[in-house]
Amino acid sequence: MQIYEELQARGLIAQVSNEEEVRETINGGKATFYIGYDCTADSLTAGHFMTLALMKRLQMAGNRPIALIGGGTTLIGDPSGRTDMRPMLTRKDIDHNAACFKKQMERFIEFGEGKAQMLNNADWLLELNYVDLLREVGSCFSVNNMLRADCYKQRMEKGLSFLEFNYMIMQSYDFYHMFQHCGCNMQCGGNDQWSNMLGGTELIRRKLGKDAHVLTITLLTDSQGNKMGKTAGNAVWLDPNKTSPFDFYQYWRNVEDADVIKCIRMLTFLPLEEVEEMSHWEGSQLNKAKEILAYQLTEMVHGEEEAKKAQEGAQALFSTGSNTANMPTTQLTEADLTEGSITILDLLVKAGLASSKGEGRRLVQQGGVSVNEEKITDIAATFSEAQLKEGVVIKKGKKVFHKVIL
RNA sequence: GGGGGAGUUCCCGAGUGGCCAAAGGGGGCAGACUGUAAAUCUGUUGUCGACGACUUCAGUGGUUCGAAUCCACUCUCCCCCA
Repeated sequence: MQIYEELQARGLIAQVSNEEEVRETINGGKATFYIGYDCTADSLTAGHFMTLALMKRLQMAGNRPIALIGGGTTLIGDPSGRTDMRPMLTRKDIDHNAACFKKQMERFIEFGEGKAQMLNNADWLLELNYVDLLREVGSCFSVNNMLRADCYKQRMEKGLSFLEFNYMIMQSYDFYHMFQHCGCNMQCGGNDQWSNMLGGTELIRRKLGKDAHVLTITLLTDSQGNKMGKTAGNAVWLDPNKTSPFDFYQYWRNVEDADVIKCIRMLTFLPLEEVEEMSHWEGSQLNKAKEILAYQLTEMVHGEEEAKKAQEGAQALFSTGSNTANMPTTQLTEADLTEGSITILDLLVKAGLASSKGEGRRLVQQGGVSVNEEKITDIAATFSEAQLKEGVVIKKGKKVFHKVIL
């Protein structure tokens, strides 16, 4: 099975600009493709992971990836999929974020001579002159068409600033630029980028009379239609300091039954035959599939060692009780104690398990907190210095474990 | 530039002088049931020294015994006309 067919079989391909040509190009390893990443935060997310995996798959099939850091486009802000305006980021923030992205990407993709390359569109976008740009590419865009694009339609009600409206033009310019200077003949990305990406092919066609290609991948959504890779509106980060490997593992370990196989198929590199087999699993057997999913992804993102730790930690906790080895831990200091002890409420807040004492109080009152396997029922419970020196394991709800040590 | 409308707690959205820490829904969290799943049911969801106190309804300043609610100015957004 060739790469195009594999991507298809995995359910990854959402849309392509020209199926025949795209298939031939990537199957033949003739694509130099780019995927753009706007650096709106200081870490990549589980959502980005999918496109990184795509990059890897295409690279393994002999194609040349370009990871494009959006140092320039982030200054504009992509309105796609947003109902409100993005907060404006400063140059400094963006540079910082770009540096973080670079580090994370290097874990997945090999960069270097003849391998993948990394570019930053700040390098060419920031030099542009307004009037020159308008004359050069502005004439190639039809406002009428742009307004028809999905990504803007959503914003017609809530308002769309001229700044954001130009995002598509910047992105198109990237493609145009790299087509000319880097031999880039294809752009990949999430399906929400479809209209932005087509802008680029359109520009290339008009300016150069040549064809470039676009391939988008299906956005990973759960059975309810929500984007995956988020918990309570917060992204699942690839940075271990923002989302610990344990939490990352747990996120995937806890996906719904209905979504496991889809996730394995789309996100992991397991052979399709194996996935096919798993798709027959039912009921609680799916728990095994969830473990596989969680392990595979954690391994790719955080490495084998961390993945094992996360898995063992989780198994130990959920089956036999407390194996505290790889648990998220909070280190207290003497200053956190009052008269040699600390109350349960303070402890919960310090450990980040409750955002306020009020919340902690509720948790305890509703029977959601255990310490060292013992349910806490008294909101006035305290823990002594000696206990803390031993280390205590707090369990919040059924799945959240946290160790606190002095 | 002219006219009209809106800004409420995580989100949507009620509330138009005291009965408002603010209806309802969503989401979150917890409990029951389970398979670390889903669905369902229940509780909970501003902060704290907690049957009380304190801080919130875009911002600032007023009126009032008392303001999310009234007045003035400011900021932001939307709609219509140009």
